[in-house]
Amino acid sequence: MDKIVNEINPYLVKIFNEVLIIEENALKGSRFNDLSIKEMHTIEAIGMYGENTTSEVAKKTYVTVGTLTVSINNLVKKGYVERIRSEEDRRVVKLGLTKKGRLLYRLHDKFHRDMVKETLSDLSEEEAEILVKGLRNLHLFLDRTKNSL
Amino acid sequence: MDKIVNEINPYLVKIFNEVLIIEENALKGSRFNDLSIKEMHTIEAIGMYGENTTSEVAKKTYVTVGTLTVSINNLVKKGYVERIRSEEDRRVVKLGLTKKGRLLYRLHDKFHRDMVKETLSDLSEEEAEILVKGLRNLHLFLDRTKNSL
DNA sequence: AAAATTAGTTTGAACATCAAAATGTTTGAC
DNA sequence: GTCAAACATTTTGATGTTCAAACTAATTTT
Repeated sequence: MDKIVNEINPYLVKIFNEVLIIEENALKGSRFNDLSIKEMHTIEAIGMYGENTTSEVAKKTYVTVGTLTVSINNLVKKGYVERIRSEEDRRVVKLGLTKKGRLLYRLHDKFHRDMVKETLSDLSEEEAEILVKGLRNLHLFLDRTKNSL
Repeated sequence: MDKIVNEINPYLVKIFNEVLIIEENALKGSRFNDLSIKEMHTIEAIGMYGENTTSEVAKKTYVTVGTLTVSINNLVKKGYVERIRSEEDRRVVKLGLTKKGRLLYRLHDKFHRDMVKETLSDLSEEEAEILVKGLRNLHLFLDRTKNSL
């Protein structure tokens, strides 16, 4: 047991440390080089269907609504996001992606899917299911930890 | 194949997004609440044996040496890190952890190890090996992507 | 021994973040 | 119906992080 912990731990540490840097660099090398990885994840949280409010996106991205407002100002200025006042409740702002924003969303989604495909490349169906089980355990641990703080 | 990509992708996205937040909150709730998660990872990169230089730690943490110098100033002030001029080459600064820094290092390491243990909790030896294989693939994908930028 | 290189520090500008105050809208109590 | 409370968002001011570039000091090369 300890042996395998010693094997997995460094992979996880390296993966966590590197994935953000790598995504940031992938952005910098693309035509969307006016965005940071944080802005990319904000766009990811806004999603394709313009149904999320400012508060909801702030919650998803773990920042205060004040911080999100500033960030959305920049994303609107850069042409990725638009604000739409809700007609049912005029306090509420729905956030949506522009055409350019949706293009980027799909590109980033493809990056993630390619990453997962590579991860599964030489695994059988049954082995992939086991991987899912492990990731589910990890995810449950994190959620439990989050809620016990 | 597509079905399982659709299953794994959201787990990875959530895990990546949450792990930093959760570690940050775990720190805030501990006796080491004067540190951010970035500072924690700097301490992790400095390591237990005081053999790493400023440049090496900057490279590991993906920041410029200037940024690291500022960060190390704070960690020295807070009592976690000490600078030791190298005697062989007096331009070089070796970074080491104080007693307090080493205590924190071990605590953080335990957090990681507990996380991995939970991930493996209901997996057999063979299943754990399959998980390692998947993580190795993911890690190789990230390294390949990094080097092709 | 002068010039070039290297390791690290300092500085100034840009940006991210939060908490708290401010603005505009809706809901509920009377 | 009106007024107070609650709510969603924005604005503001302070703090912290980051980078690039200028700088200092030590070493290596020529």
